[in-house]
Amino acid sequence: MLPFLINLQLGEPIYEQIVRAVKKAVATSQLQSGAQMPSVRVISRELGVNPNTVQKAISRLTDEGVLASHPGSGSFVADRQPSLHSQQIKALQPLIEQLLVESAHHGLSEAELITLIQKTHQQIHGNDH
Amino acid sequence: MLPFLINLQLGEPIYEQIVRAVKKAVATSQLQSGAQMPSVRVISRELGVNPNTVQKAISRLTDEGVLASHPGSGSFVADRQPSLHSQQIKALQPLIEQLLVESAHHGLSEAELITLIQKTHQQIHGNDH
DNA sequence: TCGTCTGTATTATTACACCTAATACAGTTG
DNA sequence: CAACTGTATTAGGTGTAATAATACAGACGA
Repeated sequence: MLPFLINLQLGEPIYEQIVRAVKKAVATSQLQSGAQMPSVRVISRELGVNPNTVQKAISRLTDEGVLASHPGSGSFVADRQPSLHSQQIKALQPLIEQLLVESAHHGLSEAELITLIQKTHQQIHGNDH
Repeated sequence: MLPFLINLQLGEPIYEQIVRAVKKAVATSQLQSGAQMPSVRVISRELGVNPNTVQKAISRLTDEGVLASHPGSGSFVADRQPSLHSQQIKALQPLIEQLLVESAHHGLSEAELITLIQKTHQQIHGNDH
């Protein structure tokens, strides 16, 4: 049993789906700092996917600072590194803009969108917050 | 001069960048319902891009109901078709979830994220709202 | 009616990303 | 030492993105 939830689907690169699944698990504390990740080969076997594909995902996650890899011993969830405020904004801006455009295209008001975001936030983090 | 803003960049399919640029122009009323789009060949020439690439973007936009194409006369911005509420949610849910995960990864609180969204909303729509 | 515009379709070619496969190597651990 | 770990390399197969060169039918103004 993998320590993160994932349902592989067509239409999106597998390694990107793994990256998002791990990020989500970290964001929701299903994976906590210091926790050891299953090995590349184990994840590969569990998902029925080539080890190189998993390796690519792990590589991305270490590049982004989500994981820290130690050859010989394994990969671990890294401590959260608080980024500077300006960097936070730059990283999220394109995503926010896209969400606003799509939201407007579907006829949602800003208030409706925010309500939807708050509901989704609760769903993801569970009711224990 | 094209009726929508676009800065072609590497790393993302050109036709997807065109799709987003047109959607954004429609969302911000820079392109209004009934307005005629420049022809495929004109857009192609202005962007220095192959006509087939532009055609692919136009095709996506008509499929999504943003544009309505009339062979012989041109492509026009379609009337906004209010979708059902449940469909709105389904379409936006993955985007919202991704934004929340990325936001958490950068250490932003839910309140900070919503403030950032509101600021971005004002920037996009200008101060005349 | 004719020429020119419109969207659309087709075929071919090049380039690149994704994925799989099969190894290989060095470091860590029991 | 044996078995695990992350990592690197090479190869092949597949699909998409983008360009290029045409072609055709419908709309429209002169």
